[in-house]
Amino acid sequence: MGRPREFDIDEALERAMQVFWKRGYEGATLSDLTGAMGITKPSMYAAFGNKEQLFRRALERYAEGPASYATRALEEPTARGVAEALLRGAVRTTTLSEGHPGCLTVQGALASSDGSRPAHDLLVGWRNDAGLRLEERFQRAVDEGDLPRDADPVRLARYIMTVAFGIAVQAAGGLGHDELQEIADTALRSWQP
Amino acid sequence: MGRPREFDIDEALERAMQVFWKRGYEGATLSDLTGAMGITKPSMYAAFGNKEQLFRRALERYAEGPASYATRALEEPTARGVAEALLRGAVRTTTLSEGHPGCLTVQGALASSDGSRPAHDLLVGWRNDAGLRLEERFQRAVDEGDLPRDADPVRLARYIMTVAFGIAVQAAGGLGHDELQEIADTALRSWQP
DNA sequence: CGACTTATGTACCGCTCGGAATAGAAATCG
DNA sequence: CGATTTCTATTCCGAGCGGTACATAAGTCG
Repeated sequence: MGRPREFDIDEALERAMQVFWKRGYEGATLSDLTGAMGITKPSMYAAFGNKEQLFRRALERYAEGPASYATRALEEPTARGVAEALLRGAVRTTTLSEGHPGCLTVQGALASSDGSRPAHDLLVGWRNDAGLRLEERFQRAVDEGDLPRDADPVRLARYIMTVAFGIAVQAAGGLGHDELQEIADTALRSWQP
Repeated sequence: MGRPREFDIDEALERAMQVFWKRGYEGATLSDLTGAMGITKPSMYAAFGNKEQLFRRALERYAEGPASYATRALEEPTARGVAEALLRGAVRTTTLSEGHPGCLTVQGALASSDGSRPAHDLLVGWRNDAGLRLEERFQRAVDEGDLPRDADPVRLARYIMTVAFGIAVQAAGGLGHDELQEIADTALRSWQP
């Protein structure tokens, strides 16, 4: 009971995610955020707690939305297919919008002041988790005989993640979809586990 | 003439560079900077103009110091050697200090507010220039017969730069020198222009 | 020496930051 | 209806931001 919320919390979170994506954690001010969300600061505060928690929620939404390709890629039947899907997804997502090229998990808080340390650590953890899931998937591929017995799943996973992160930086620098896809193809061309 | 400067301007710039390297442009406050430089704000202002110009100078110093490997790598006799030297340099420089892992040109201002747009654009330009120089070097390798006639210098250069940027992100995420070198080796193992 | 020039330290500027107190509005309860 | 609960809007907070005025100190000139 009580007065019903006048804004759509999902829609507001989507807008907040876009702002964090474009500006990074530190670069996104509460004014930027609430302005894009179409609500006032007290409404944001009541609904999400504070800026850090809002960022956490926005990252969750990012993971389930634009970055969901990372999870889906793991379901490809072969390790080669996983790598292809992952890089293809990175290329697509980092060039989804001209307003915020790049990847939220990379440019959200790569270097920052001590005050943004929680956000920084959150993203480091997210990227590491993604890398670990890929390592496990490649290990499974070795176990299944999909990858050669002497292949190193950790090394391969780190390499693919590195290319994906590099693609995010290149996207932030202005490279377009086709140019990035060419890079991904080049990285995969040399796929010889 | 006039009262002589009481601090070493080179030493102060070195310290400022370290702070920008660790915090990024937005994350580095004037207090952080002048504190590390061992001078007061008016002294900084008199010597460098403002924060943005200080950053510009710090970037120049970075290019001539920690990032000079990028220029030296171009002098390697073969394209393969250039790529190796570039990635090896990226690994070394991004793990030089535990205080500021990563690369200043990547994490200095990847995403930021409008106020940091100049710094952002400066870094985008720097990264693009580095990429262009590598493209030219690879083109020369094609002309010289070092690379096959049908090799694509632009594609190769973008790929190597992407791996280097990815290494910077991985370094910022905590990976150490040896792990990063393993990634670089994996990227080079697949060097088949 | 004194005039001049430049660097320094203190103290301060307007502004914006993330956040919160408070009062009123809109719903559900009895 | 009135009491209660929850959201909204206005207003404000202390702190820190990048940047600066000003007086003073430390040198080089004539």
